[in-house]
Amino acid sequence: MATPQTGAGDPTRSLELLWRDLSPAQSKPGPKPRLTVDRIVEAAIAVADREGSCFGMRSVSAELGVGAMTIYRYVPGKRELIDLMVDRVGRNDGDESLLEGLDWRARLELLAEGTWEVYDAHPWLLEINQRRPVFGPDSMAGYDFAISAFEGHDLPDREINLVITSIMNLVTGTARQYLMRDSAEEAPLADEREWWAIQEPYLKRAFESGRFRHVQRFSDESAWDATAHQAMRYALERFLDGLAPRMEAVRRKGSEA
Amino acid sequence: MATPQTGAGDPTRSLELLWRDLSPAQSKPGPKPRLTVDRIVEAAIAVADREGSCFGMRSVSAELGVGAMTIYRYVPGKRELIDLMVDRVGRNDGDESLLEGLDWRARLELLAEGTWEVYDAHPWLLEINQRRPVFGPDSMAGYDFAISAFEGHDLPDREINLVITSIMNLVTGTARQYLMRDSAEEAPLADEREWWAIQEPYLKRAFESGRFRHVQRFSDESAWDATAHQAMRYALERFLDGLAPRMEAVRRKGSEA
DNA sequence: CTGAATCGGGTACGTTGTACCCAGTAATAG
DNA sequence: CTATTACTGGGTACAACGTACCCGATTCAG
Repeated sequence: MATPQTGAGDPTRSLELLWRDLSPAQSKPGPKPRLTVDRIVEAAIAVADREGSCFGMRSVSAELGVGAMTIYRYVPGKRELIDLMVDRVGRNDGDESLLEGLDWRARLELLAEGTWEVYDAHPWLLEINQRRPVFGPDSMAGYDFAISAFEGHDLPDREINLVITSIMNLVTGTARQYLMRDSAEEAPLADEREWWAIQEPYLKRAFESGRFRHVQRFSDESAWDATAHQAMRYALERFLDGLAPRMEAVRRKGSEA
Repeated sequence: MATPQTGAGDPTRSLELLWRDLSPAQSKPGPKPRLTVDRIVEAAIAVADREGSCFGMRSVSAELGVGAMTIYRYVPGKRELIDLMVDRVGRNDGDESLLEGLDWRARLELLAEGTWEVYDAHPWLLEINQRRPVFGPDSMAGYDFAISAFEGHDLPDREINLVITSIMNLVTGTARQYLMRDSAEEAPLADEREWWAIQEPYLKRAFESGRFRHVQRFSDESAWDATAHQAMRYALERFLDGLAPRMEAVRRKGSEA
């Protein structure tokens, strides 16, 4: 397991756990379990928030105060645990009625901002390589919520999916570029300013070679001072500008939004 | 080193190697080096193309037919090697004159398609977590190329950067979702159809609960049959649609493109 | 030739995920 | 009650990883 991944383990095991029956278990022989899958997932999320995506299974065990191998009684392996974590952080207890008064554009902006906030709270999510989408209850609810933003418009289902995917990718892409944090195991990284100070002598020499005339023209420092969130908003706004005429064209008669 | 990263090692060492002086070395005591940094980087890329992003340093050594530790004479560590690989695969020997007859939109589409092709050829790139952008000669040339697409327009420098970043993130985001491949170390993954067949019973039961009414409405299979490339193109086209009025507004007088 | 610097290779260490074994516990059957 | 049985938590151990370190061989300057 070199790189943390979702959808890389045994999908059946992951799905079984994601959609597991939560009704109280009937009585069985043997000691009562000390842990639950939920507690493990939440502990793992807490550890990942602290240590980054390369959290270790031993850290999760330690967080729960149990032996290293104990959590394997509840979860088949790290990959499946990550599947559970990813679904869990996507949980949104927000009220769907929040969308009521909003038009499609405000709704999609809300969707993007919500996703952004999740990444901001759990930057390790950005380092996870999703092989195949594993749908659990929470991510399914998020997807359902996203589709509901298109109510009152007759955009074809296929295009609705394309729009949702586009927005997600746009948010994820921007977040990945800006939001990755130091993980505990690594030496702390230089901050933005320090980083450019390190590169500067090399870039300066490169510019002097004359090979990069267009970049060279960007002398003004303000060309680079966009924040992460501004970059995301810019991409989103242009995308929605481009979507607008199509949405207007399919607005259902009698719908004011 | 749990997850492969760029910009996580010692940046000075990476930069030193990226911008290293290629003039023939003066004579030194000791045996002639059997390898070069370039050969190592190319071997590492070949291995990663084959084995995925979780390639091992030992595989790179084996590819070159040398001992496991030998490459450490040339490269300080894996993280710095990845910095070199990332810069290298971005190399583009395409002629800048290709842009001559094209308008801004065609140029940006070309930029996106070019990036897409790189990901298609080297999917391990998508699994690399870039902490900070490490600029080398090749990525700098790509950036220079990107800026050149805005010639003939007076878009503010800051917005040019936002547009380039947006397009890159959009392409990367979509590619990440679709283009990740099986790596050698993992069991081969189910293909698309097989994957949904695995999830189907769980999703079916979920729909029966009535919690996901909007998703449920998407009964038609054609809602999901967009290919990876189509998804990228859709996001790109909407973004460019939204950018168009701004580009027209700043078109320089006397420029036909 | 001598001394010094550099090369390649082998050994070994710490960390990772996790397979496996064993002792202890609690519900059930008689 | 006791015996059986299923299940628990914990400890040990292994393979793979990146890489620190050492040593003998090699080739330069003087």
